[in-house]
Amino acid sequence: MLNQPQTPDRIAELLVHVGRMSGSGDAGSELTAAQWTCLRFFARSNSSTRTPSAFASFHATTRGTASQIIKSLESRGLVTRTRSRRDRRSMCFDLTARGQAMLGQDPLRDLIGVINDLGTAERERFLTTLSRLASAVAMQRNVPSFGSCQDCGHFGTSGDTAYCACMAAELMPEDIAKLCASFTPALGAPSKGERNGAS
Amino acid sequence: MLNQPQTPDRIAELLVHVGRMSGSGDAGSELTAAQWTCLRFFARSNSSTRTPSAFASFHATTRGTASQIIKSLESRGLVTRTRSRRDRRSMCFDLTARGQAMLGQDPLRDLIGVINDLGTAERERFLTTLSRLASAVAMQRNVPSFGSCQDCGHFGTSGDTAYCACMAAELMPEDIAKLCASFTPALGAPSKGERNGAS
DNA sequence: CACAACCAGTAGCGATTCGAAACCATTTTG
DNA sequence: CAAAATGGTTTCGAATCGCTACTGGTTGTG
Repeated sequence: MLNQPQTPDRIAELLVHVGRMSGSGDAGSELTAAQWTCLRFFARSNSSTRTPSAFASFHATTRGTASQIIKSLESRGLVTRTRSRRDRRSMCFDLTARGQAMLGQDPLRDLIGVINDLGTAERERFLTTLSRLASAVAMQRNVPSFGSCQDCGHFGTSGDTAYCACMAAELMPEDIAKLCASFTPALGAPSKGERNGAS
Repeated sequence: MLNQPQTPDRIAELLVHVGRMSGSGDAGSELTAAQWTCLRFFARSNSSTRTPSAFASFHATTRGTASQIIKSLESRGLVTRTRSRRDRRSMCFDLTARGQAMLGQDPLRDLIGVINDLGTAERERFLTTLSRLASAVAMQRNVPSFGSCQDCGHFGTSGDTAYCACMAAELMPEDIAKLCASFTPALGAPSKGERNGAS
């Protein structure tokens, strides 16, 4: 194959294209791209991150817009809101049964299926490169990069229980794999399994 | 290294996220995501593909919406329209000097720079996997996959001149590397979806 | 040539969305 | 307690997108 100088352009363009195609179902879908993203975000985030502010920074939009998107999900009965006891201003959203069911029709499932058909090695390499791109772009844009607690610099274990240094609280077992708003990549970049390649 | 069953989910989500972040500048940008995509599309496509219909199918939207997006670019003096001589209904759009200059502020440049910093081998592997995903998703969604003439099944060379079988015309030298709407992949499973690409 | 079917593109309408600014409630700070 | 800061919501205006209907050029059939 030819290795043209404009290859990076093509790769970037292709990446945006694939993301756009997969993110929103063919307009016959029930939800908007933004609504799907929000639903997924709440499904994958720990309890202290399922808030309008966190989603706003994740989605690179305003808190007002985030509030509207969430409101639309709420009016469809896909999420429920509860006030936080610790901070009465804060809201925490949880997926309802309908919300969970709706995830089954996520237009992203097409892409997920295709990714699943890749070989394990290829998939791992792809993830490595992709996450590198993600954090690099996030740094350039000066937006926080979201990640799971287990890869976070604040993460630690003492005996049997996991805890988060920035929340100063123990982590629920089901939360350690979820997204966290206060994620900061551990220094040295090769987070867990000693990813290949220098950073 | 953890290999969680939900890894494909994360990869897909991350891909959409990177694409969304990179596709549109941080809302302080001059253009919207769709407009940037259109401008890039016209900059990368051959003359017979810089039409509203082609962009509509590329962007997976209606011709009406595509026409509006193009109109907004036109009103900003970024593209100019000319009627095709061969088919008086068809419009061909070209980037103006301002349009070319605007490409210099493409928000995608951040991502392009990051991709450029990857090693050659990693970049090649990434492109391979990404284009595989792209064509697989395009097939599932039943949308035509765009590609450059040099990789197209209609492409041929006779001596010095390049030739496109579906347009039944010689290709301009600068067009053989550009996107073409009637692209059909030469390898793999060509006749799977087999849309009405024959023309 | 007449006619119908088809295709490329556009215009108008309505719904939705997004961003900016103003506004309330709660927490923190001095 | 007063003042500043933070989390969320609301309102308004601009822009976008999809749908439907429409104009005008092209092609096929007798």
